[in-house]
Amino acid sequence: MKLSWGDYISIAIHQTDLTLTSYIKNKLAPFNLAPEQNLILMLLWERDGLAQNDIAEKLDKDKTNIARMVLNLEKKGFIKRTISQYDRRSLIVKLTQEGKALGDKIIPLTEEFNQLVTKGITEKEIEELGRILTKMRMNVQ
Amino acid sequence: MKLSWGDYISIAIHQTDLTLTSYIKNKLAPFNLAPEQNLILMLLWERDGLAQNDIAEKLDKDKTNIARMVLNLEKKGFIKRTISQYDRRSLIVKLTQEGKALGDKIIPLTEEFNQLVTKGITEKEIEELGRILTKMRMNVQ
DNA sequence: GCATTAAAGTTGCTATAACAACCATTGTGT
DNA sequence: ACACAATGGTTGTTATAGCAACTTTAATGC
Repeated sequence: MKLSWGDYISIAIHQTDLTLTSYIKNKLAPFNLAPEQNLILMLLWERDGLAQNDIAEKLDKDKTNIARMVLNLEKKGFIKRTISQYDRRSLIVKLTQEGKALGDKIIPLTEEFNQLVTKGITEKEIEELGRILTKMRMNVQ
Repeated sequence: MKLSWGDYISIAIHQTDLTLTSYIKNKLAPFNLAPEQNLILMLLWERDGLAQNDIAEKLDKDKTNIARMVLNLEKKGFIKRTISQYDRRSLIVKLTQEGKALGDKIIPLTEEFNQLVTKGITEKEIEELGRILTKMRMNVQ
């Protein structure tokens, strides 16, 4: 059976991701923050002082991207990088005062976003969704 | 209640999309084809002779991206652009012989991919997933 | 302890993705 | 018919995303 364009679930996932990312991008723009930069800060707001490499692993991204995003965050004054005293290859990423303060504004905003996205969808459905998405990732790894 | 990093369903969707896209990217690489370029060709294999603008609407993407992707597809020899005889602003995108032939190789490959992604997931779950993803898109539009 | 590997970052490249500003062409209103 | 608005594409800019190749530093093997 030949599938037509709309039958691929991966395409639906892709399009949904684009729509959601585009929305949050606009919400974050006034704070001079891009979506992926925000993900990095979210990690740091939970636990400050991660190495670039830690961030790359947690976000499951190439280290080159992390390096460039962190560089941008440093240019914007939200974080500061210092060489680790335990391993001089490693760069430790720490929030500045400005970066810490930003969290108080951004975290409520992301929770509002989450509320909006999941409006009319039950807890159970969200859990189910998460379970299926995880299974799909496992399937291709 | 403060949400922690893993609690955002939008992040799970984003990461899943990245994983799936990365997988199919590698599968398509031997054919000199990038994932989004493939989406455009999939549209054309279903219905040849679309205008760039039609493609942008169907893929729900900015017209600038489509212009550049189509330009790349033309450089690769898979499509040819001609000015519409009905509207001289409009560019009609048509498959070349090479582009048509490519479909015979790529379509089975994408169906295999779809099989792999949905392995161990029921038809009903996929439908449910599609329904929820659509709802999420509606929620932010 | 010295050569070989491995690991952490950086630089360069290609491919999305979307916005702003722009050009050419077409449609509309009066 | 002519001014103005709308539409289809292009160019420029910023931000992901990942691969290859490279530098620096650390760990490992004998």
